[in-house]
Amino acid sequence: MRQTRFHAPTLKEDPKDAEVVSHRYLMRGGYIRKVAAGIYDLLPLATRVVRRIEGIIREELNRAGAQEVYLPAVQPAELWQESGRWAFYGPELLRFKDRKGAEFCLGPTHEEVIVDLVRRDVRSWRALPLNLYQIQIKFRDEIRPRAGLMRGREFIMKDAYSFDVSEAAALESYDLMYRAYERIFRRCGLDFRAVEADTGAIGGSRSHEFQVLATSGEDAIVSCDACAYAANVEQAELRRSEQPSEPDAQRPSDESTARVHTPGARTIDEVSALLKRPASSFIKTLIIEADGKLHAVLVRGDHALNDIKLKKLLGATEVHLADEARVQAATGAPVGFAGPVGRLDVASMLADHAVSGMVNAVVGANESDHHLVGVSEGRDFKVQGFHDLRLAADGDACPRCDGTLRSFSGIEVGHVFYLGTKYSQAMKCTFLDEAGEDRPMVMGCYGIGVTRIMAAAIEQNHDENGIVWPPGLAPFAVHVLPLQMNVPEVVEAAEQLYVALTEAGIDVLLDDRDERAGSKFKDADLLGIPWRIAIGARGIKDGNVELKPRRGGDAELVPLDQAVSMIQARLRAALSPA
RNA sequence: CGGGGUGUAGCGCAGCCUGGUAGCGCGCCAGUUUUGGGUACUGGUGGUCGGAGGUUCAAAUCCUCUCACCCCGACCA
Repeated sequence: MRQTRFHAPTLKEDPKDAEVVSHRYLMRGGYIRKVAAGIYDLLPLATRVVRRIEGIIREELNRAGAQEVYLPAVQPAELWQESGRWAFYGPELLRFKDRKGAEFCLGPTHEEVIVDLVRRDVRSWRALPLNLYQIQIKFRDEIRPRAGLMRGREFIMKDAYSFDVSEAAALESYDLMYRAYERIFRRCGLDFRAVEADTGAIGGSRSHEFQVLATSGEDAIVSCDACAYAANVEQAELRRSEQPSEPDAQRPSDESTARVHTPGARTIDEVSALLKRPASSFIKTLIIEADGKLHAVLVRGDHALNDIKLKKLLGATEVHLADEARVQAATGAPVGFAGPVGRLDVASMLADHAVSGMVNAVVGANESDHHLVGVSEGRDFKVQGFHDLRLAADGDACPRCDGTLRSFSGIEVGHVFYLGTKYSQAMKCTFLDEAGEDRPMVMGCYGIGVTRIMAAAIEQNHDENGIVWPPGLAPFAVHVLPLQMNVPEVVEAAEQLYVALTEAGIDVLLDDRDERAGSKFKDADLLGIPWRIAIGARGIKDGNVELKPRRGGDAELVPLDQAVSMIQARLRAALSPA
């Protein structure tokens, strides 16, 4: 491709609304342009990267026995009503009517459509297992799209669905996909971790997320430093500690309760500073509204509530902190002074394991500007039960071994779910088994965020000058820079090299623009093509060109006539399976 | 939805407080110059100042409403 003919409008300055690295470089490099919040054009460069990601996904999924299809973007409401998700899904499901007034939605995911497809024509156990996938634009009307391609409303996703005769067979399909995912992300050149995860709105009972490790990641994950355990913090189990917490071990456990004045101090940090007691000696009393009912939930002051665990425990569909008015009504005090001692107008009071046996703790007094000290669990208040309710944190004990959990932030680029019969039962997707009995198929579903991989790869592979593409994803393999367009020998050598590389089947971008060397170098760094061949007036006099990897490393002078074979060798080495 | 912020040329910004000719840098076009890390200079193109209403002799500037976008919290590939 000749750059004079190639639409890659680069920007010298950072666009103002781009904060994260991938967004900045994708905009500056002329890969993407914004159309609306969370909706982007993919220009030729980004399209090429997407094609490469898709290619890797196709190869690996086909190898694993999955078959590609295209499913509709616009889906009828009836299917969603049948699965029950028309009511369950929130406003991120974009709904609209056609001219006849029939209701539709833009597909945020395709379980309904695929189940409808499979139930129509698959009737026998002989046709199973079946695994169908598609790569398509999805739309989710996200509450807050952000960070460019990392969280758009419209995004390209690969979604696969497996259908099996039994749970055992379905778990085999699951493992097959899990292994395919490992191969896919490895070939994408990503540093990733598969972690145990919550199943969220899709539903199901077993699930792993594939997280790309990056400081800009939105997801918090923990991983054991001793064993293979890794999980999203939302999901991470916590080992119930053997001995009760000792918030203030120096003091006698029979300290009596006292009321202290804590004017204006609402947060644990504020009260902690005021009373000069560590956050771990506090019991945080959260007033939670779950499906309209209020509950008091106690966690230790230095811990955070895991609302997903709470949601599961309560069997609630919607859980959030109660608003100011309801807190006032339930505790008789403004937000920030709730406590477990005395009258609390709530349906139940639950606590995290770590609260069990706490002595001499600090709690809210259910009275404006006051807290209680010297409060002991069991003596001064009782809860309905202790449960695993808090978020895992760095330094917690691993639930599987004696190791310690370490926290990382990650970007979720893939997710595999074991679904069971949730959808097949609701939508009557059944088959006749060998005994002639009608049974629901056992399903799994498997997503990969294609455009998100592009962003995540940049988050993980860049420097201060631009993108450094992993070789598997690069839009071109080689960038040829003739440095002086007015020196015929230079132009001639570049053209010759361009033709030779192209004929060798290598994707090459030739910077034939009439620009100064400096501009070409800057743009080349920004675009991030793995190999750069600079052709200058000095070197070409001796028949040499300069070969340089974008990812660090020194430039080397190589004879023009050997450049193609050297590049071929380098590319082979870079793309061969590690 | 709650909190914070921004809309002025393709991009990045100043001007607004204190109303009176719409500016700067980059890019783009023409030319001279330069030629291995965004060369220097000359000339030029380009703007209903997000939109609507109002106040005023006069509005980018003051007032009201509205839309869009960004950032921080509750959702997800």
